Amino acid sequence: MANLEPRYDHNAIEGKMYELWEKSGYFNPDNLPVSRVKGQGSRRRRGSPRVVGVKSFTIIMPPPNANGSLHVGHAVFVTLQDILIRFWRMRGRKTLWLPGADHAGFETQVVYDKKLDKEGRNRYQIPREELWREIWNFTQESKKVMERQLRKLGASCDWSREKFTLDQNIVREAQSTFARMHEDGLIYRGERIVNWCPKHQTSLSDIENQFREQVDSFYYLKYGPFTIGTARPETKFGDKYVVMHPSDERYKKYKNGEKINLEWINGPITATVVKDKVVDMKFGTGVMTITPWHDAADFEIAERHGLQKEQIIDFNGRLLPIAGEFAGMKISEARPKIIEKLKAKDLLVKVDEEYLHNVRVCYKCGTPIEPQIRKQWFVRMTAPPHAQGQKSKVKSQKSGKALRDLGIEAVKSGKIKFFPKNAEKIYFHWLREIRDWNISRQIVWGIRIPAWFCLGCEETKINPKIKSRWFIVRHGETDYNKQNRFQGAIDIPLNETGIAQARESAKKLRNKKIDLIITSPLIRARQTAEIIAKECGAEIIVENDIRERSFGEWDGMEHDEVKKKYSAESFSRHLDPSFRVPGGASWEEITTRMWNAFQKHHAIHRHKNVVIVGHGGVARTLQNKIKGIPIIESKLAGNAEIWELELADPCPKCGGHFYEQDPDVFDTWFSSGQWPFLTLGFQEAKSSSMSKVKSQKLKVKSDFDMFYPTDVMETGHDILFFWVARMIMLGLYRTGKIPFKTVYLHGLVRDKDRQKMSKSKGNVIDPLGVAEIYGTDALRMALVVGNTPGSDIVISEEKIRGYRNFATKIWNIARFVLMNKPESGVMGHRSGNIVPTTEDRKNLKQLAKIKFEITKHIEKFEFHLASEKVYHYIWHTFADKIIEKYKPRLRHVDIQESFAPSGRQAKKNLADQAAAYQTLETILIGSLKMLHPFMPFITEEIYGKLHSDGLLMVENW
RNA sequence: GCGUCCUUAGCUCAGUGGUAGAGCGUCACAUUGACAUUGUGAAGGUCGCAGGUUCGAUCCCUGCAGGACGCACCA
Repeated sequence: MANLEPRYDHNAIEGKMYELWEKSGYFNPDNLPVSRVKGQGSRRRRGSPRVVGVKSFTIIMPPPNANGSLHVGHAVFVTLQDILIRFWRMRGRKTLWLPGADHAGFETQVVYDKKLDKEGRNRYQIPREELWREIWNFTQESKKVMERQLRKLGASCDWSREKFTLDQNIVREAQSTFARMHEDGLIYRGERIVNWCPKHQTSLSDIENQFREQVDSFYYLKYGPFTIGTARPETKFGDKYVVMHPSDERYKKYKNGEKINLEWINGPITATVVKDKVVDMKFGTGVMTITPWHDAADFEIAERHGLQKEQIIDFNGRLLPIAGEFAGMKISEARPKIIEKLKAKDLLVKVDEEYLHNVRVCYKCGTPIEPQIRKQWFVRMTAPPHAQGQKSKVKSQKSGKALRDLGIEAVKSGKIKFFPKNAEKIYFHWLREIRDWNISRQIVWGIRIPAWFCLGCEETKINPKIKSRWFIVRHGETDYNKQNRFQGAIDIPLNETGIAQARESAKKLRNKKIDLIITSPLIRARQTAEIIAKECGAEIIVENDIRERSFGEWDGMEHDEVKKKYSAESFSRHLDPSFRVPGGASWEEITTRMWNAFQKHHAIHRHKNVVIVGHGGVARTLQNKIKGIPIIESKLAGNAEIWELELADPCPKCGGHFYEQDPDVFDTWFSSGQWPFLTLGFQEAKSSSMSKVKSQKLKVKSDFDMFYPTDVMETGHDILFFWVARMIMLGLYRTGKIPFKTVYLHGLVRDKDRQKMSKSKGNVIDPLGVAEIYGTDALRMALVVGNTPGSDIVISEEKIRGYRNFATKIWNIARFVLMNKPESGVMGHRSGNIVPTTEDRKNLKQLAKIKFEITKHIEKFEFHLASEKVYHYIWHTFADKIIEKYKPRLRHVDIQESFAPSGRQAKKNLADQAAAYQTLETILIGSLKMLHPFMPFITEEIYGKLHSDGLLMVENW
């Protein structure tokens, strides 16, 4: 039995210890012994028999965002969850803690945008696939860092089951939830008002906004016979409805629908009176004009009354042509100028400069949200589909209940319990007021929405079977391109840039399993085709009918030359469908020629992946024919630019084969909201017996059966709505079962002055840094003692240091006990013959009582009480009282030497010494067990010194 | 506006229907001990204010004051 080193060196122990645990395989519930019977194997020495197996205990780890390193908030969840996991593992449950990482769509996009910004780049310049790849690599790196950090914090999670939100099967299943919900009418695509962040160029959900209180000017404007109030004069250009409460006596004489001619910012308009009871008669003048495109409330009024909606501000936050002379200006620039003009026109009645109101801002960058109307996907939260007058196709949901009601009932019925309990009230309050959830995000980083639109008629198909892909590629650059010359029928080869461009495109097409390349006969196209063919190994067909349009006399001329020689006017007509340059062809003729050729090949090669190498004219023609875009509005493809078309079964509405996928991605929370069942490999029960047999063979299937519903969802209260509520609703919707039985919410970590931690304040505690200095065990204790559910956690370096001292204390207790172990010979001849004294029995009884209390505390999620109790017992009872009291008994040997008692007395002393030691060792082991979930490293290390062949981690609690 | 919570020692926070606890800090003494420190002890609180219920309230109820947070379409 080795004695302990004089000091506990956490840095020397922790890494090795984690490795030992991980190697043992016990993080994986499948490796936990099914029954650990006394005496079985050398590992077990003490403890009672027990049977493990049927009952599981599961926590799905809230997946940290794979875009940075862990902060102290992560350390909180690791500590609390690891306490539960280690506790229940020791109590014999089949315990699974499933780790993961979140791609964190928008958040990561924001982080990456900042990185790009530093490098002088921005995401709008980078092709989608390239940007995706970059961010992918970035998140994979972050993920590795994060995994290392979780290990450092002692997380005893099952790495063999680790998941990433972008794992293929996770993505597939998340998308299939979307498909099911769409079928069930719980997801719809609508032209609705959304929260648009002009900086991030994406819409956001209602909870991804914050309200910022600010003082602005509030303007009273003369609007015909009325005075209206507004804080946003720049939106007022299109206001042609004036709204008032139907029972407002002041405006009794105006009838609903009445037209009034009046002078407005940019001239005379006709306004229509609308009566609606949302108007607050007490606010301002009780009359308002509305801007349905840029205000959610106004939008709803417009919907109710069937009013027109007009966009005033573009997606970059600049005024549109409707603003007349102000068009193109940013809001901040335009506002004072508009006011000036209103003043000049005598339309400004008065200004209240002290108007205090709440402005909705982007929660990431603080930019004011600009409500905009966009066609997006929404999750229907409230009414079941049939109540919306939509044909119900509900199959999977027996109940057909609204998601919101599923969420409310699960908690109301007590199936899901919250700690702290009052979180339930907050949860209900939010759900009662919930609105439909916009899940479309206009960013690259995320799970692509599995919706395709028919290019012919915009018909939507969810998850269609894409049978093949066609890639329309323009040739690379020629000298004529560079010189801005019409090239038409003139046969010019690629220049060096053109060759490089063609190679770039070829690289992108390399992995697309290209079967066939069809090219125009002109040399610039053929060269491009050959470069692609070399890379993709596909056969080339030359198709004469997709050669470029001839511009007749213009061919070979520079654009400016044409303008000079003919006229700017005729030059500008070169996109008119019927216009023809003498000796050339019109767009109409070209379109027919190319489309016929295209259709001919389509009929034959539809099921192949095809590259069509042509000219600007091909791209224009196909945009016109496939998407219905007039030639004049069609976009000229760049040199060697690729346009991807996806081919599926013919559209039931228009017969078209061509589809394009929605470019948007899901709100991250749509996929993380499915996390519990996605990570456990949920698969819908298939009706055919074939697939049943198949799925039974899959380990993932049994994971779902074994571990779902999970036991505890432990996370921060700040994501109650973002995450917890969505998991409950989506879990119930998809699996018919609650995703977890208990929700435990922890608070925000603050410094010792109750300040929020932030980098700018410089009060951030780096969990890994302090773990390095004081040990992970000390950090964990500091995070759990005094941490009541739901309320904020106060932590300071002093507190952590205090628990480092505690670790030292335990180490010394163990050192002391081991130091006093009687020599093996003495013990040996006495073993089995030790008679505990009354004092021993009293102390052991007390240990049992404390252990009972701690068990109850953990079961009731009272970690702050359990940890404090174990701390006090070990330090102030075991060390200060019991050990002090036992010292004389352990020193009988010394007494024997100095006073040479009789043989009988010596024997009696030795027996008492052995009993004293035995008691202390029992209390020590009991203490180590109780403390293990909180301070796993030091307890395991000491336990190892006592029992070199067993792991405390799987000892019987 | 709606909702949730908090107010207890100098600081940060636990806690209980029966005249209050911890950590840190302060003070005194002891200790080189198993202890890169620790032990023993002390000082320090009409448990936000005012009512009510109760034999008894810091705890339950009502009101008020202050604070924190969440939600929200007042133009």
